Amino acid sequence: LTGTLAETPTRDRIIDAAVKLFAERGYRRTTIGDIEAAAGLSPRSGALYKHFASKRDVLEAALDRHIRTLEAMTTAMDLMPLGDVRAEVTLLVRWGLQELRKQADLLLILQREAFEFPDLVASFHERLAKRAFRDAADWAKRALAEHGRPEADADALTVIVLGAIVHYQTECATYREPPGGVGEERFVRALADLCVRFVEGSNV
Amino acid sequence: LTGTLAETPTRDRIIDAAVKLFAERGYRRTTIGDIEAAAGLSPRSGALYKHFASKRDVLEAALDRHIRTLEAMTTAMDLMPLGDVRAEVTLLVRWGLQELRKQADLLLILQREAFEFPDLVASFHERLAKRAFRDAADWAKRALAEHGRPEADADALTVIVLGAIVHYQTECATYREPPGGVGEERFVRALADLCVRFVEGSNV
Amino acid sequence: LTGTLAETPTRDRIIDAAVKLFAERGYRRTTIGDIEAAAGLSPRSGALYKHFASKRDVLEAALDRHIRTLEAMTTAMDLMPLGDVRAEVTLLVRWGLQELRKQADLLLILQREAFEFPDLVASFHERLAKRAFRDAADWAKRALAEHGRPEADADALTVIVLGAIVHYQTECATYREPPGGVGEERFVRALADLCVRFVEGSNV
Amino acid sequence: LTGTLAETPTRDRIIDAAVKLFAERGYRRTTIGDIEAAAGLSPRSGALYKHFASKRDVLEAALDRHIRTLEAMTTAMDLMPLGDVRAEVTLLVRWGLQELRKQADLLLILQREAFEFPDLVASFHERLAKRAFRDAADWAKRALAEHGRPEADADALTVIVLGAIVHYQTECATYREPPGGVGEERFVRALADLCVRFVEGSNV
DNA sequence: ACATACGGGACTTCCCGTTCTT
DNA sequence: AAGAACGGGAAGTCCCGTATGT
Repeated sequence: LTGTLAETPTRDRIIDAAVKLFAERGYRRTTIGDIEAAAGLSPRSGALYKHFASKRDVLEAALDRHIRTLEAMTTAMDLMPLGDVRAEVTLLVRWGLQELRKQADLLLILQREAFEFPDLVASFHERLAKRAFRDAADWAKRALAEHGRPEADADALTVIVLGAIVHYQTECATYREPPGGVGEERFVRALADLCVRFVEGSNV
Repeated sequence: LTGTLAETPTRDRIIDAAVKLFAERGYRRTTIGDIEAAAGLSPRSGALYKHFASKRDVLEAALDRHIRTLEAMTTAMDLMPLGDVRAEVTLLVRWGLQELRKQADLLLILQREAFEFPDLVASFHERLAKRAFRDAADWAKRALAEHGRPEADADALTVIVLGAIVHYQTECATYREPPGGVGEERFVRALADLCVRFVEGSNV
Repeated sequence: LTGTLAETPTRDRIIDAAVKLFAERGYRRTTIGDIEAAAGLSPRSGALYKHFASKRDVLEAALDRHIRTLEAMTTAMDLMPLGDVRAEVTLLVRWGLQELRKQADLLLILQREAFEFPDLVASFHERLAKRAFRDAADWAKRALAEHGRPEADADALTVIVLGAIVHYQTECATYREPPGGVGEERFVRALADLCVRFVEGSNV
Repeated sequence: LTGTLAETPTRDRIIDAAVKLFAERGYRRTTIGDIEAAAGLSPRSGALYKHFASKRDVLEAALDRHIRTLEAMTTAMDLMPLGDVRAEVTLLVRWGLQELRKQADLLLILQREAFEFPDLVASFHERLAKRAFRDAADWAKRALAEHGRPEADADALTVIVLGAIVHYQTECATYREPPGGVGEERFVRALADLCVRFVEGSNV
């Protein structure tokens, strides 16, 4: 009686629902019943426990699935170099914003529950955030060297640029409007300008 | 028998305790009893309700007191201009990081509980964050104009710089280590470099 | 994993704990939390309310269970007659003291809370105390008639003898020592002497 | 403006009110406000604290005043001997019932709060109850010796008779009706009969 | 997979003892 | 002496995580 197209398995529907709700309301305020309802199960029936041992287990599974997906993913770095600083920075920023937007739910959860699940957060940070930073810093180092500015502090500059990107996206997600009324296009262009002028000097 | 130095009133002790605990554990995980105990009252006695109508009321009072304090404060802008872009940026960044550090507890709470108390967060954002952004953007506009770059997007640049600062501080607070191993000195210098090169061109 | 011997149901554990504590400290001084803790539940968790509607409800259930048990019980009267006044009085007194001792907790509670729960106490008195009095008075009437003393006030004598027994036990329970240093054996013998001499005259 | 007849001092009015209320409702259920109101003070004003340090202090003062009064009192023993056992027993029982009735409030309180104020109760018991027992037992010993029954257990008989008296009064006070429907006259006569027959044999 | 039962945590309310101010 | 303020204890309720029976 089930169609030929496999329906999403209950387990995955539960994870999807949980991530959405955790992001919306926080881990504590989301009840098992909420998750069950959102996953199409009968609320407060305990049906979730057929698939997960506990509430925490749902969160762990969500993170695990997410990390697995990300690790299998192509990053912007794989597309470099483009031979032009402005193009490369623009790509980097756009790709970064887009990634952050796609991962917004998980990132929000991790950020908020950092103190409740320090181990989960630390592991995530270790496996993904640091890798992203390394990739970006490597690219920066190369770009600066190519433009005769090897003495510049590539790591610090990466921290600045990535921080600006992450914060921009966070603000958009939190307040549902771009900070300072600066839309994404202006943000990307300004960031590119800043980087280009830094590596290339006044002769832009 | 009470000394000449007035003891901290219970109401304030409660607010202090609550802010500390909300920041540490989150709003939901902090119980009235925890707050009472930390404020020197008897836990689970309900004594807190002699001073506040509800748990939420405590948070509102904390924000209110905080905002009042901040509004009465001198900002870095009051010390401008210093006549030198590097000096000014350095002052701005240092002062910003310091302020963020002092307000870390409240900011952490606001960020985490943004969805539970949207009105509180919005009001805070309205009354403080936007003002800070305006001040910084005004300064940027003036600085860019003075250096013959009035066409630059001052607002967008401000968003970038402030975002980088806020994010840097957030990361330090969350993971208890500077992002990318970049200490504060390097961070400040790199940000100053970036700004100076942007406004002054390559002849630094 | 649960053994073959059924554990005492929570409801009964609560009643047992409550009776013990009510007797020890009184109804008011015993908190729901105390009862929960003594019944193996988590104190102040409210778990008791899964089994009883209120604190008073626990007391009522205890009385109810107790009365039910007592009503199903064989009394000393069922063993009469023994054909000898001394033997019968001795049996009666011994059995009475023993019963009172077994019911000490409930009786102490009833006595102390008489004014707070007049209806409970009255119902208990009606269903048990009066019945016991009637049984004893009937026996006395018969014994007196058999010994040619039908004119004696059997009811009044029963009030005296039962009163002495009840009070003796009460004192023992309250002060944890027999009144006047008179141990149980001496008490029983003296009471038997008194009764025997009364019904049989000086020719004892 | 105060009349020539000294009004009862507030302190005494408080004690009277407290004893009455403690007996009616028990110590815990009687609030300071209740006592103040009953003493003609404004309830919950704290005016009681002008006269007593605490609630417990009121009870102690009541006991103290009571004991002082009793110790100054003539007892039935001071009227002995009457030269006739029946007369003496009747006097003893009547006087005992009357005393118990006058002291009913205090005795009720002591009995109920025995476990909460063990020291107070013990001290009362020591100073009054034991003395009464000694007096009665001494009288019994003498009466038995005079009637040629020195071998009888005077202490045990005293425990029985006094116990019957105390219990009779307690029942009357608790249920507001004489136990077994036996009025005071019948009770006194039966107790006298019992005693007379015991000391004098069948030739009554 | 559902419905229900059980147990725990925590908020809030009520009430009361005590103190301070007037 | 009165009134208000403060602090503490505890009842009762709500909600939720989890186990169990069906």
